[in-house]
Amino acid sequence: MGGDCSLTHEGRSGPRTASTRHPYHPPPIVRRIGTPDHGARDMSWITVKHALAADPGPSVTIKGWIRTRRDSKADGGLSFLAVADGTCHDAIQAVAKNDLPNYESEITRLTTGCAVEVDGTLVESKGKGQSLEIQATAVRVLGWVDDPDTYPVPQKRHTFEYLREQAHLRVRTNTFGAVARVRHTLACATHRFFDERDFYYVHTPIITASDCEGAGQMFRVSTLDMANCPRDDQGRPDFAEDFFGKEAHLTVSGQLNVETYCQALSRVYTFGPTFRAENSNTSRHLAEFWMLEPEIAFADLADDADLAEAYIKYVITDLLERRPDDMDFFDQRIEKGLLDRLRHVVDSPFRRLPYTEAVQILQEASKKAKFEYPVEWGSDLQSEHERYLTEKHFEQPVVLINYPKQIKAFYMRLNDAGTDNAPADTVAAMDVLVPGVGELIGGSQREERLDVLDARIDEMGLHKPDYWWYRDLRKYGTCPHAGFGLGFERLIQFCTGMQNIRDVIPFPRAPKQAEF
RNA sequence: UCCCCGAUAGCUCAAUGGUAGAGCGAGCGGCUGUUAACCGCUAGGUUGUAGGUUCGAUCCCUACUCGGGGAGCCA
Repeated sequence: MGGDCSLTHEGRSGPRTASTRHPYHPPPIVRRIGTPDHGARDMSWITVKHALAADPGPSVTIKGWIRTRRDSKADGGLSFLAVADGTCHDAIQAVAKNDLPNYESEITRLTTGCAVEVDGTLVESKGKGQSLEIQATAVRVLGWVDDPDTYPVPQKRHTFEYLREQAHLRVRTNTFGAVARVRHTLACATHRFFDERDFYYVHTPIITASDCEGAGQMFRVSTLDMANCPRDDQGRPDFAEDFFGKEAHLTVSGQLNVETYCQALSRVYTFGPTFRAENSNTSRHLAEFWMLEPEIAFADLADDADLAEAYIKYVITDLLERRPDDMDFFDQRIEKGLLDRLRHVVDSPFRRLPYTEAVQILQEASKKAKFEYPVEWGSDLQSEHERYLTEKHFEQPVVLINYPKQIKAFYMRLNDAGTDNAPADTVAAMDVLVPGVGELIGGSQREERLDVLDARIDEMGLHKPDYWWYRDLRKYGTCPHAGFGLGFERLIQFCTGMQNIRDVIPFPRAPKQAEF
């Protein structure tokens, strides 16, 4: 069982100290959701985020869900309602007095999870724990919780394992709300980073019929009637009868497609869902995950590593600036020291070293560290080896480059013989390893020489005609280029300290898991 | 897929080969400008499923299902 718990609804509410916690100031337009009409109907409605950042004085309406209700007999009776709308980490405290017409009938019956609208005045709080609160002039209940005794996410600590079974409600907890906001912020930062550097965002296909995307079990996409499937001469399913007239699958990578755009737009990236039908049961794998894949023309492996490092540092910096409330929460409740760790990542250069040197370091280390598996040049590094390098030996992100060609994909560029004094052929591949997560990025310089590419395709027993359009790129104005793939959920894990990848995606898909 | 561990109240766990307890949550009451509050009372469980051993199984055995940790695959 996981030891980490999530406190569903902490009673604490109120704004952080603005000077230290809110260096990022959101724009002041807050009332309208989409249309001017909406704003016209409800001009005083503001989000909790903006209410907490406002000065005392104005009359406002806030709408959200009750996190906690606390009652007091003071002043003849009053209730404290912590109301959250998810726009920021904290709830705002609404104070409802017994002179409200529905005080006895409704307000004192509110429970965690009820949806409410509160009209009132923003005032400085008389109590400790928050500087600002709403003195309510009206509380309207929009939605009750049918039976508080069976409400799945009441005000108490829950394990992440339990909340995974309540995925439709877990985002109401402070942990999963924070994850959702961080995920959004990282996604926005991703687009901003690339846009600022003249990259174009390419929507590569989700469905692919190429069957040449390389490693990984794929999910089949078919409209054939499985109970009454057309057969070919061999008695196998006849995909000529299928929707696409050939076997089709969900993509395992947008790389091959995005390379085509790279060879015209120079700097491109794809960012979208990716599917692997592997029977993987780990805290770092999903059957459906989001992958970021930039591709740069006129670039080599060093450029690729530069890009990866700049990207990671950019999005972390942006995250720390824009989401100090949630990041403080992760630092305090999920991983102690998270903020220091992330600042260290931003402030120090990633350690780059050739695979061949890494093997030497690991072989030396294996005299003391007790590895389960031996380290030898030519075989892929085990998780324990990667973890040792990034968590123990260097204690920072590590970029390993120039791997033996036999353990890497066909499209990776063959290095000159003798690179890094390696005992055999290497390719210009790179893995970015980070503490806690392991492999965050896998990338390479691509093989731009057709004859070398063809030799690799043959060598690996692949069917050359399947790659006709990919090979065309090498026939018509080929150029050096490189790119990488980054697991977006692993990035979120790295930035939040969340230990299980199933807790950083809204609705995780994994073997035997697709309930929601 | 492999190795290890687990499944008992809404949640987290405890327990004896003779049909089960606590904490939290929930409900009610008390106290309080409250804050993961405190005090009292109440409700709530065919002990994951299917078999087997036994006079008798929550406990012992087998299979299955699901969950967790690690490994492989990778991002």
